[in-house]
Amino acid sequence: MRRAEADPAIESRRKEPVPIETDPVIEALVQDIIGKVADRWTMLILEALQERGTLRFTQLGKAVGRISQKMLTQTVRQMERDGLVRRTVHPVIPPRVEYTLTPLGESLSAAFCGVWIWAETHHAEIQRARDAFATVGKA
Amino acid sequence: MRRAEADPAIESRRKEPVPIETDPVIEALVQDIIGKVADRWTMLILEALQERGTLRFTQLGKAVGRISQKMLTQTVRQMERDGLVRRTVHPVIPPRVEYTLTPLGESLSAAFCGVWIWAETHHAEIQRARDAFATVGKA
DNA sequence: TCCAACACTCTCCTTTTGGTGCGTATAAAT
DNA sequence: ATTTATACGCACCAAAAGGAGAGTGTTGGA
Repeated sequence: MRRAEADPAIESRRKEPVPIETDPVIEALVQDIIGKVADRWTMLILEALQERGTLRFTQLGKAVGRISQKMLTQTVRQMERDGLVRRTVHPVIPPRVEYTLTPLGESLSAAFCGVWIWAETHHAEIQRARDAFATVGKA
Repeated sequence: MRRAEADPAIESRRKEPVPIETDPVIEALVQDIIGKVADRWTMLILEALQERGTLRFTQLGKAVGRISQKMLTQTVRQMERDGLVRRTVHPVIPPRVEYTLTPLGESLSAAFCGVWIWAETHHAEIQRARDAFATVGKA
């Protein structure tokens, strides 16, 4: 994926002491967000839009890969609700709908970028761990 | 969660040009990893173990929150397979099993830390987006 | 003698996720 | 007159995720 530098706002907060932050309401909301956002399709769509800017429905589907129309609409709508993407409908025929990341979406994408890079960096290590586990299991 | 500074290895790779990296095998593996790792329970367990170091089965369950035994064992086993946690069985009665992050697990946790902070930082913004969406929807 | 403790496993059940295929609107192109 | 293109919504179905609760093995304590 296209690289995004670590968000300075996030980097500075990494260094701060952990806030008390045990407000259960906030905690629940954060967990809810993580639950929605740490979703396969969300991550893939995020990546596709960050890489290629603005995309129409069908293009987005192709960019993501193996995704059904249903999942695409569903996920993209949820992302719109959460303010991650902007959906622009051009009232023409045939319909033309364009999707772009909002600044909020871009910032999330930057935050996830670290995870993608982690996966790219460590996939061999994981493969080795799996092989080792399988070997021990059989032995 | 406890803060981890951005992994320098990841930060340096952010600045590199995007590798060609269209090897479909690697791509598939990376996507598989993302699929497994970007899972609600995995993230929560990762967080719990990073925060509190070593935990026994039941303690880990409590630290995570609302998780069934089934999901806990299942997820933790997958994480062991992937080399993210080390599982130490003490052959005593009653049984005593301890879970700790491996260095690989720690590095993933650091990568995810950015996403947690993102969620903590932007949850209000998301809430606003949701409210706005709901209002427009009704209008 | 019997229960408690721990870390599970197993079975059964419900919920969620995701796929497939069909329908729709309508202007332009054939 | 018919087809094509686009971005869906909807109904139906299969598969996977996940929860609840019971069972297990062993030993030390009441």
